[in-house]
Amino acid sequence: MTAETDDDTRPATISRVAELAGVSRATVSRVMNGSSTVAPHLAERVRAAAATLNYQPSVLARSLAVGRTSTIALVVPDLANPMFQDVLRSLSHAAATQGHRLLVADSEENVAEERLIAVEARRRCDGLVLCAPRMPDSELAALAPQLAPFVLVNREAPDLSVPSVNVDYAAGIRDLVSHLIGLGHRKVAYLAGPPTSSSNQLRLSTLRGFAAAGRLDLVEHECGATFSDGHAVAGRLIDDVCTAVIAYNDLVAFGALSGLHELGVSVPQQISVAGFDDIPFARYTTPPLTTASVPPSEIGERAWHRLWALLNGQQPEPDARFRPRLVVRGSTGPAAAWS
Amino acid sequence: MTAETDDDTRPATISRVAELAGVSRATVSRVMNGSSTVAPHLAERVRAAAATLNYQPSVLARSLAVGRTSTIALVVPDLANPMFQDVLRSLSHAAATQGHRLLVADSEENVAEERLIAVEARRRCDGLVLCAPRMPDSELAALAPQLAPFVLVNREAPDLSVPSVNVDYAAGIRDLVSHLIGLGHRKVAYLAGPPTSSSNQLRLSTLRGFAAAGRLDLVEHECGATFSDGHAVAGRLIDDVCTAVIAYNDLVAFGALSGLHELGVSVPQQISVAGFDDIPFARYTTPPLTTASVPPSEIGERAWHRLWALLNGQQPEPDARFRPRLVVRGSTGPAAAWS
DNA sequence: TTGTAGGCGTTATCAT
DNA sequence: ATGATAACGCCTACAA
Repeated sequence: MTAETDDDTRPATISRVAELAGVSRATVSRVMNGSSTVAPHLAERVRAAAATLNYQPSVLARSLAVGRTSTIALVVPDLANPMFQDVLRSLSHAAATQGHRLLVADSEENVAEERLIAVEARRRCDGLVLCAPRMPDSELAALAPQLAPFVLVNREAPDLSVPSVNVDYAAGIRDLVSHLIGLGHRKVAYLAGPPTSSSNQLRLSTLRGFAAAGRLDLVEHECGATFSDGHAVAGRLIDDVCTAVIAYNDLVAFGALSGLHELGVSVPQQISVAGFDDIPFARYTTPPLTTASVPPSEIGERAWHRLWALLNGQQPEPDARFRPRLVVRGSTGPAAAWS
Repeated sequence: MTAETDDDTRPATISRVAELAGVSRATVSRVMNGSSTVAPHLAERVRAAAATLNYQPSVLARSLAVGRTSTIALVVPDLANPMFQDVLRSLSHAAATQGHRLLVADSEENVAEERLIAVEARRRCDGLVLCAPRMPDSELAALAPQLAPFVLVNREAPDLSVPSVNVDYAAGIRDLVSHLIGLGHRKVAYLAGPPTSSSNQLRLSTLRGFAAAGRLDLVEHECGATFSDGHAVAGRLIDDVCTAVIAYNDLVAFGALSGLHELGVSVPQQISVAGFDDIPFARYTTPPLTTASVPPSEIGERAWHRLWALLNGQQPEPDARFRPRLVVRGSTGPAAAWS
């Protein structure tokens, strides 16, 4: 005696509630949304029916009807990177305060699929926050129409009028260099990040500017963006006669710190090490890491505000640019004669 | 002369493509889904029309029609915790290999809102991976019907038949204790995590078992789950006469390590420190941290497989239980006379 | 092989 | 204040 007509297993629909309450679907909808005025006794009947059927409106159907999902997407190149984890966290938090959820997509540094991932993620949501430091400008420009409304994090929007939230890497590097020069350092190594990373290029050109101005001797090492990269390059550091190292980011600096430690090189007595980002653990390395602090949680928050403005049809605000704050800790010290 | 009828700004619909191609919507649908056999010349016309209109099927409408979103939700209590970040990353990766996206919701340790967040997140998706270590069993049981299909991470499902992926904390603790006892330690401090955390309770009861058996003297310190918690408790550690410390997790162990360092206590000469989890940085602390390694990336992957099985109507597989692997590094050493 | 028509579960407009 | 009814955009029997 299986009842095919009243299937209790499938989620209740607005129609079943309406039927049980003896009203129209429209009335149920009004009650569920607390909208307009519904006669109290009817509203009560509806609520009772909804309760007994354990009715929950379908988010999907509602989204289709109203034309928005209350969801935004975040696309990052590497979820293992603390920077993006922080952006993720703060973005999720900020969006949640306005009742929005976050869909996360990790392109896993796969530049080829990145565009597909971004487009697909965007299409599930109302908007997008895009972290794509390696994507060529041309490709980004071509994609822009499909991604809108969206905001960029950590990269400039060349011509297109896309709001972006980014970090003044040049200023951060300048502060670090000034700090090191003040400590008497002249020969400085730079552990370069991914060559295609725009933020790496910014760091590098700033450093080269100092070198060109004769203010320091710059030694460049191809490195990467991870702990392992920094760790691996430590050996080459002792071949240099540099007294200080600036790493692409804190992770790389960590790796270098660890590698140098294993090689018996003392920091900062023999060599100073500086990072970039100020990720949470930066203050807890031994020695604690001198770095340029960029507040990733503010980045996520700001990105949300930008996107929220766009979603509401407001004009995109001017780009936000965070100036990193120099944080001097124990990993940098006075330059010493190397040998 | 604004044309209201053919609005180019709004995304193209299947109807407009059908119209332009001179076919029915059904045919367009078939072409877009690569399904069944459509006459080549018609298919070509459809593709051309879709291209000129820049048509992309609405994910939303499609989801409503087919009854699934190809999206799963992850609810975690704290996105700042490396453990959950790893689960997030691996889950995202695993789900992506099967064409599914991940919606992330951070309950931010807010137990009160956690149930609402979980239910709401679940309703946007096809399934849910729930990390809710503090949620009372009763509440979880009450919520289960609304959350299904879902899998639990890092907590048991008492009676309800919900697959769970968890860690054999007792075994991990046993390994750590055996290791310490082997080094001659007798008096051991435990830096307890959040009291309501079920995994903390497991750790604790295992430790108390050793104590009850007379195999070690146990000193319990209320602590927490973060670096700061561990850092703050370091001072109390030197008041004990313990020769070893087991921390609730690696973060706490880090904090303790850092605090002890500042207090001039040398590890492991004066006191041994062990963590739990083996988060990425554990191998890079000074000294590197001895810990019970639980592979968070495997957790996410396994959780996905469980959920995927559920989504396909398969019977839930038996619970997965990862036995942590003891990783001995530099932070533990032979017990020394304290004074 | 192609088209017609109904349904997915809401919301919103417009009568009443 | 309430109820038909038509979107929202797509899929899918079923029919032709």
